[in-house]
Amino acid sequence: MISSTQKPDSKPTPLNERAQRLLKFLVERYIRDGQPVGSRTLSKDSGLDLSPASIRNVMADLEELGLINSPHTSAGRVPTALGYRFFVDSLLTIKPLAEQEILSLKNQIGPVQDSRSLLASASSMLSEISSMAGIVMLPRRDMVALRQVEFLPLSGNQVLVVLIINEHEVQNRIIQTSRRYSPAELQQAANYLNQSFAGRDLKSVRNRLLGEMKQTRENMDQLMVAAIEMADKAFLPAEQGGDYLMAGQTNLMNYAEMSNIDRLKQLFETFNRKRDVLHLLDQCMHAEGVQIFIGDESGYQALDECSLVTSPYRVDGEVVGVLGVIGPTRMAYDRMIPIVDVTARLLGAALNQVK
Amino acid sequence: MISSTQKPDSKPTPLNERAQRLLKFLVERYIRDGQPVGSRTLSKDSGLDLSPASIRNVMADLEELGLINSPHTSAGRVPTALGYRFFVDSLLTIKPLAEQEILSLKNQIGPVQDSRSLLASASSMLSEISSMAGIVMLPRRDMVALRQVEFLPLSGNQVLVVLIINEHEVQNRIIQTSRRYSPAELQQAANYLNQSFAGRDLKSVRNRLLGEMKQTRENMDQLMVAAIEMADKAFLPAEQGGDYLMAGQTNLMNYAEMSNIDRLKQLFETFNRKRDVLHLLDQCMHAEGVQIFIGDESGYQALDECSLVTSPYRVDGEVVGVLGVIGPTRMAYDRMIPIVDVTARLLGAALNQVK
DNA sequence: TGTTAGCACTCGAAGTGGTCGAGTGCTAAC
DNA sequence: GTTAGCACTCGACCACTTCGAGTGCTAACA
Repeated sequence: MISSTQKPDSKPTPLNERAQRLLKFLVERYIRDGQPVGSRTLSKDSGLDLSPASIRNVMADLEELGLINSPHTSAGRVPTALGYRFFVDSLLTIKPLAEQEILSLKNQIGPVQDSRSLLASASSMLSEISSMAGIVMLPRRDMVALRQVEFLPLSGNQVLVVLIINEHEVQNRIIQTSRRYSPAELQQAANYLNQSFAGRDLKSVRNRLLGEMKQTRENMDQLMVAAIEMADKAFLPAEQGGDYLMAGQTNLMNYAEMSNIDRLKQLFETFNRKRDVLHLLDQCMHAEGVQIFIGDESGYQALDECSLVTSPYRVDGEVVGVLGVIGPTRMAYDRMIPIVDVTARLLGAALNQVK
Repeated sequence: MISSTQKPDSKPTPLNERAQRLLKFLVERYIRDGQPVGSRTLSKDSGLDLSPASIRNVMADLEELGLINSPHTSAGRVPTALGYRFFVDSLLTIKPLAEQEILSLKNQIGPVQDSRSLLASASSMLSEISSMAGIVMLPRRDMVALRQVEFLPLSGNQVLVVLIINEHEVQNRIIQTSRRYSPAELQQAANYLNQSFAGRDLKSVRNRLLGEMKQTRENMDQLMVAAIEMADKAFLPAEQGGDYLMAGQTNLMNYAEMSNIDRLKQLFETFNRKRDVLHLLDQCMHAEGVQIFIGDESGYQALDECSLVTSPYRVDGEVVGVLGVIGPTRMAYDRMIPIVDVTARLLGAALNQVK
């Protein structure tokens, strides 16, 4: 379910049982309290029955390995990005959601409605439940199935294309044709396309049409020419993979680490410059299940002290988008991972029904 | 050009010339520096040739009137919301924009394109030029002129309505009809509507159809019934006046007064809850020219330390939307007012061309 | 060899007191 | 009506102290 970008298990870790248990407890405690964790706390609460002094020895080792560090002498220790990574990959115990929680998620996503509102409600649900920012990338247009297409003549050589997708979703685009088509011609071309391709996704429609064109170039009739020209232009993939919905950005202001105005500003500016976020989400499209970016693993400066938990969601077994949450690195991964995972499944199922 | 919600001129102000000049200078200086202004500064720089002591007397009067106050003993004075209001209504001298500035604005709005991008670029231009948040309310759908309407049958009794507006803008809605119509019937209804009503705005189309229905209820043919049912549902005004575009919210983080995380959070949450903002903008629709809300005059707690400068913009002489900027109360009103005013005119003109 | 107790040390948080400067209100003199 | 002068207030700033949490290191212990 979780795919990690690095595999610490591939060679035997130099961490013994005890060090791992301590690290696990330290990370969990830091996630809970947000305060650096000292040796005394660990000695008292970790259940390991070791004196603070021994624990300090272990912590010195962990620090040397780059898994934790201290903000200054004589503060406790805090996990580094690497520490979080190790924690998530090897130490984290995920308790699956209770039946009841899943049901509650399901209710929150809401009754079946049009897909756009489903996505919006998934996004704000993620934000609410996590108290962080929820994000849902819209389905790629070229992955969704075509139901119906209509062409309407506009002035000049322009034609308005109306694509009906998943029964209720509608997309428009205006295309420029090489010559003026009569309403009747447009009607015929639409009929042809509807009969031949309803139910297939846009990308494959386009590919197949181009294929046919090559093969039968000689003996095409008027109708085919019109249909192919139209479809060629109309089904071009949307310029930019997709768009995304986001909710709850303001939640991020609640976290102590985020209260630095400058950092916050940088973050919001990243959200506004959708390109970066989209690119990041795009990477997650191809991952199998839940994926986690910790700190600057995302490669974007602005997400430096943030982590991103994502999962692709599917319609008809085909990945069509990605959703997830963005929050401070010290988020409750054990909760977020199943929540994101389940939400992705629920959203997929709901989208399937709309269809 | 500026309409004020209260009219301090209606009864003779108790402020003599000197007090007014001092208040004006104080507000201007505070807007410039963001620091409380003391009696010494006023004495030195106001050009009034008065000693600090005399000035203190005047300031005591102004404070009693509620126009200024001091954050604490022995800080300088700061304008209150009332003070800003008086300043804006009676003291402000607005220098109209230079020809060159107008031209530069015009260029920034950009070449004629589709209306949606025009609005977006107006919004981000306002934000950029003001270093505050720019806001543009989208045109009310029922005010725009209908070019063409098409009906497409969906499954069951559902019909997809495609409205083409201003040549290139397209809007869809799905309506539920009382019975199933054949494609031919739909085609006929659309033809009828297109012939009779192209060029008129949606509201008047709907009104007129309803009128006709009453008059000729007896002798209506099938076609008319279909057309009227369809149009009745299709041209219903959109549920909520419209939507708005906003740019540059993060600019607001730069102002000292706004650096309070809690206040900022409240503000962003207001932006997210579009309803309030829309309601506020809606009020401005009916005003003549530039309108200014200072501090809590807007009636929204969250906009407490913010001011809003707005102006409606017109297409064909008809008000279709509102634009403006949101910033801290101590914004440079003398610059913002002409900028908002001119932008509204330019946007109107640009929209006219698209049409 | 691993564990623990003890000790000196570091560092930030928080509190204290003192000075400085800007600004005020008030009063008396001009 | 205007001004000079004076006592006062208040926040900003600085130096200083105390306190507690936490550390590293070493020596003693099992």
